[in-house]
Amino acid sequence: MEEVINSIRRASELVQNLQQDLPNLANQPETLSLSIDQITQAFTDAKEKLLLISRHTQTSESPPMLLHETTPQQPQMDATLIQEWLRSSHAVTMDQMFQMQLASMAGREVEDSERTIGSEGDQGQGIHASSSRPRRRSREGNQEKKKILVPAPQFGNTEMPPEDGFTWRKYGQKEILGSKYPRSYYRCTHQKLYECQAKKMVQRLDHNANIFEVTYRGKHTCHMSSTAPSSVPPEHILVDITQNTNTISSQLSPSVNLTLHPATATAATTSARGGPSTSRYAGDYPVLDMADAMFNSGSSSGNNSMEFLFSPTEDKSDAN
DNA sequence: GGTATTTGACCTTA
DNA sequence: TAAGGTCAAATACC
Repeated sequence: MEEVINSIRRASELVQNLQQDLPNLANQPETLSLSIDQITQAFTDAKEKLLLISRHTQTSESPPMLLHETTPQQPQMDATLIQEWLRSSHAVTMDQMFQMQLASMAGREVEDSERTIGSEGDQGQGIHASSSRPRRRSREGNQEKKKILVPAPQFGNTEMPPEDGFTWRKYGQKEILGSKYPRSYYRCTHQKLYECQAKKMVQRLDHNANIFEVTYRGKHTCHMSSTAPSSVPPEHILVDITQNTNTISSQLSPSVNLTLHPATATAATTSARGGPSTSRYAGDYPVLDMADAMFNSGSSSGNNSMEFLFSPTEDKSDAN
């Protein structure tokens, strides 16, 4: 466990260094990028060590470990210590670490998901609504599907999964047999404008209401800028549906109770009512904001991530 | 008035 | 035929 703490400590030092050097690095995106890579690597190292510890402590009959859940086998004490330590001595909180870890995981795991879940090239062609209702719904296997688990916010609107960088319009909700919670159906807000066929279904897990299962289908064709989200949504936690839940949970968080900042938990659908969500963290964590902006390169605000990076910090507070 | 959400009905598929 | 997925009218919000 000491190694884990050392890794986190090292990562946090890198964050602090970066934060201090930020004014000097503002015009050096490559150097910035390198620094962020180092930070994410450091956190990833810590996470992997935590995973190892977690697996050692888990017994075969222990239930699937999910976010916000702790089992008697888990080193809860260590997790608490880490959190306390981070709170007391560093500006990086666990939820922010979580964001960064997820961000660093996303790049790798998107590819895995493409291999394991994605089917073939028929992306989003299965559904074409028309006035004459020739509804051609492609069921399982006919369309690329990505299933991920997203931790529910603990504050604010806990009914919605955290924003994923796209704007969605809800078009249906359905009670699902055998499930405690209804499933919500969303499609891309720009479906008509750009004929974007991306859709997603959101449902709480039966055994853990703190986790949303989000299934993405189809691909976004509504990109409007180079900084717009890629065709693959930012994967918070990817789930290979062929794997068991232990794998899923270990990707979520090995042994630490993590909390999401309410600002990250904006409604899944950013509509004209609330306007696009731009705020992410209410606190003063420019580096984390920056990392978030870079890794979750898909804010519905449409802001260019580099603009976000290099805009004056006082402006950023206005955005909050 | 425009846009998003809700919700019952309808359609498709296994 | 049941269940899941979608439509579209009604409603709400800005």
